[in-house]
Amino acid sequence: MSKRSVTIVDIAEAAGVSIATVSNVLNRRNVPMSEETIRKVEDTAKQLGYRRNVMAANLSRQKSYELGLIVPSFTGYYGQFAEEMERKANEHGYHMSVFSAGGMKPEMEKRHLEMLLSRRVDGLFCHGLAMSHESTRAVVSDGTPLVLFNGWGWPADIALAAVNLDFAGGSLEAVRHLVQQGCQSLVYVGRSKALEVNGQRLAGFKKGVEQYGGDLPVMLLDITDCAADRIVDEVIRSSLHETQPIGILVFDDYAALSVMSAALKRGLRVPDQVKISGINNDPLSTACYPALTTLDIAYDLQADIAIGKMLERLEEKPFHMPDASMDTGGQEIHIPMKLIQRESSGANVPTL
Amino acid sequence: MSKRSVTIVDIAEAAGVSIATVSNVLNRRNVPMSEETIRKVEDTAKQLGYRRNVMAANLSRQKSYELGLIVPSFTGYYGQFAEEMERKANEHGYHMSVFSAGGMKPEMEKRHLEMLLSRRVDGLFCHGLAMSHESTRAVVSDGTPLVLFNGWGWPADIALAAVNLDFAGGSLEAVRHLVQQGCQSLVYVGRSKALEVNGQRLAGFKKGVEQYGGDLPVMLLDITDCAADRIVDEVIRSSLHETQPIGILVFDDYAALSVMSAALKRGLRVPDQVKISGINNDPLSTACYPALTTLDIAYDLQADIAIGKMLERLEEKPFHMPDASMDTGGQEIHIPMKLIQRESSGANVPTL
DNA sequence: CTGAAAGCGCTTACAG
DNA sequence: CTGAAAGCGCTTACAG
Repeated sequence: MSKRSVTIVDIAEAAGVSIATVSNVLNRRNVPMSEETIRKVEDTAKQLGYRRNVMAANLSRQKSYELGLIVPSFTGYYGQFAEEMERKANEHGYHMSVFSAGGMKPEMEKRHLEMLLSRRVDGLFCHGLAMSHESTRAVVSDGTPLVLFNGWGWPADIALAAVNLDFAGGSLEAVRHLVQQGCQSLVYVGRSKALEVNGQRLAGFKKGVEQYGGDLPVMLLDITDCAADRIVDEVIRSSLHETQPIGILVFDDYAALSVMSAALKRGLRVPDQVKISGINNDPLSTACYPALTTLDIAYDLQADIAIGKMLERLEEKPFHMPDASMDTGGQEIHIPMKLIQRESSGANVPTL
Repeated sequence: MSKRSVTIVDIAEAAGVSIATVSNVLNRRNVPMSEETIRKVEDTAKQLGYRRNVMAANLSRQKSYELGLIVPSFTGYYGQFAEEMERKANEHGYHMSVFSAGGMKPEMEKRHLEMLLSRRVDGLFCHGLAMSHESTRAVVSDGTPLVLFNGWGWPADIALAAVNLDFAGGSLEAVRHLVQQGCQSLVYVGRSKALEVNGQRLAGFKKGVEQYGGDLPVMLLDITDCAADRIVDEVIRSSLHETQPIGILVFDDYAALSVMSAALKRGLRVPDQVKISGINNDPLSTACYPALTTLDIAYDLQADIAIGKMLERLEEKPFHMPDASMDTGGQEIHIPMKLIQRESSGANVPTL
């Protein structure tokens, strides 16, 4: 049933020309050709239902036109980013192979990397954090260009660039906002497992406290999956509870929703007594009630720059930053985050 | 900088054997070989840092070991499914190329399909709904095996199988549950743009009303992005408002959260006055307050069967259904959905 | 047990 | 403007 597919040999025979000519016509190079051959070849190609075999073409051209992207997972933040990256790569004639490392599992990451290198991808995009040193060495020694995203403090010679979300700047801004809204104490609820991505937020939070916090009481907490209830209990038991409203910056919108739910469950009024800010501007931040203040992430900007840096290397095209102010000259590029204020919705309190 | 990579020719020379032998050793076929050659080849391969060129191998074998998956989007439901599919394919030695059709855009779907067929993927997994007839014809006429997911009523000769979530059965169950919880009226909030996926839910809802609803008043509504507020307004204005609690089944958890939020905003108590059930068992259904009752989706079961059906065709391996009861004999396979009850959390009412 | 040779489907100088 | 030929890196009968 699976008939051998049509090749340029078939077309050449049917059209009475050489396979070189067929190839020339079908790829419209700068080679001059007669109108008639062009028409003849194109027609028979269409008639025979020809579809180019990309594997063969790539093998011959010594280029795969395939790019690899390894994200920690497909859910939430990274799913959106991956979708954006895929679209952008397509626009430039590349194929993007996306893999999830199953939540930063080094062995999965390694398997995918090996596979990608075996396929001779032209370039690789990796999460700067999840990358093990071993994996990195494999990539680098292979000579495959690498662009990191959300990777801080990597040696400059390893990657073409590190395109990072400015979690620190965003968190700073969030603290400023909470203080401005009258918060009398400040809490950061982080996720230590997220390592540097958490560290950046924390650094921004601390800087914010320093700059805007005066001598407001501060508390640092860590949320391990679903422990939002305990987080809130700790806040309630603490002295912070006496000086309301309490301002809480949470690792991401999902965790922020959990924290808010736990607060509501315990009878706290949001945002009267507790003001919460998430991070990511996930759709859920507006679907919940009250809606969450959050930090918006410019996925497409991040994707634009990551792809741009890669193509700059792969093709000749020099790449110019969409926003000149972002060009720090170094290899680490920071994507700004924007605060989305959503304090409007009324407060909320449980009934029984 | 990008040194030509090591090939089997290099290994052959260094080890003093033929490339055929190198290939034989590296692929451990049933060909008998001397221990010594094996060792020699393996050692030099390692030494030279050889990595097989999959493009070349595949071209030669006339097989790509690549599978294509086209989902409507990477977010929510389909992101999880894609991740599962990818993992499963890897387990069986295949590479899964996942593409998002940007929310069922036919032209994107077509572009991806063309690309996938050009790469000579061994098999294709497509959303049964988004597939245009034109695209389908291209796949079928190419002889590439196709497995549909969430596609109802397709002609049997087009795909190997259609692996569908049993939205109808799940919705039926949800209605039974709402009635059992004492609901005095029933509402279905659908998303008509989702076509058949919505239709299946609606059918299940109606059947549920028939079987368990007695003569309870019923209302059918449609949610266009973010119009949850208006949905709730309509319910409040209707006569349903007089006979509480109202039971609402919503298209998915995200929309269910929006509806719940809108209800809370208007002062309705959940779940006292309004009982809501979502679909998908998304993490957010437990992060919100009150937590949402929902229908769990067995992604990995769906992925198992989809991949199983494909491999049954691609390799010899006969595939046996994980659950014999699901084998309806036909090509349409239904993945059961399980109700997750979360009525426990206390009710909720806005303050001002 | 090992190797010479043909072949996978295309591209790309190069010669005409 | 067109085509013969070499080559991309591997696999696979087949002969020894």
